[in-house]
Amino acid sequence: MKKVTLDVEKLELAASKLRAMAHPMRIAIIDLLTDNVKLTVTEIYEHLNIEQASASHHLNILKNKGLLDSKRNGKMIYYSLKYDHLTRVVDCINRCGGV
Amino acid sequence: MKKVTLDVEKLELAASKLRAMAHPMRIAIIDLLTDNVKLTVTEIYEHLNIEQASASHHLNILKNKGLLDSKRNGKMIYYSLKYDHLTRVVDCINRCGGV
DNA sequence: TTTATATATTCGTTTTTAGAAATAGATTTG
DNA sequence: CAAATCTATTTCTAAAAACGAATATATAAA
Repeated sequence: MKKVTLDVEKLELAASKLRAMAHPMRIAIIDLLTDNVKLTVTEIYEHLNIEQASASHHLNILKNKGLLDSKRNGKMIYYSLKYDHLTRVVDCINRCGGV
Repeated sequence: MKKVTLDVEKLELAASKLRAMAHPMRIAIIDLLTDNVKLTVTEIYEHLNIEQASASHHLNILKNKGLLDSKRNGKMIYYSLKYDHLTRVVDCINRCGGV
């Protein structure tokens, strides 16, 4: 087996996205946005029963890694999944039985 | 939109698996095990050019979360992916463009 | 039983990340 | 412009994860 030169940048990028997703509440947000094309911050935090600041924080993390899109409409901001793949990532992970 | 009761345990479980994967070297390990059904620790750390202890550490994290299988054969231990899904998780993440 | 090889674990240090609380900014309406 | 609403940011503390170095365990062979 040959010693491959790792594409460190690509690995780091993938890792940073997984890290962004690797949080219960952020997975819940992705699930929510899988079922609802776009939602406002208020809809999200009310639905998940968390603080507004907390929702905003998690949404920001996901958006910074390029996993979510956001679009302002008046005083509201709509968030949505940037890639449908995300739904599949969560599905695949959920299919990997218990610990 | 109704206020759903979150399945916290399920979310935590998924998050912990994603967290286990959310590291460049561990993604590299998964990639490696995608291309080679099973490999020993030595093969892995030589291939990835990292310390033995480091490889062992990362392998342990992945195994603890139930993502890898291991099987001793003499003084060697073979590691392998427990689920093919993992390959797809990495693929999906890689398809989510740059940052 | 000693030695060599393969793998795992522990320890101390440094970075990251989470979480809560408070506050700030932006937009619409009166 | 002032008030109300919606969203973002800052700050602080605590917890978690990464990393390197050293060491320990297990199996096989001499």
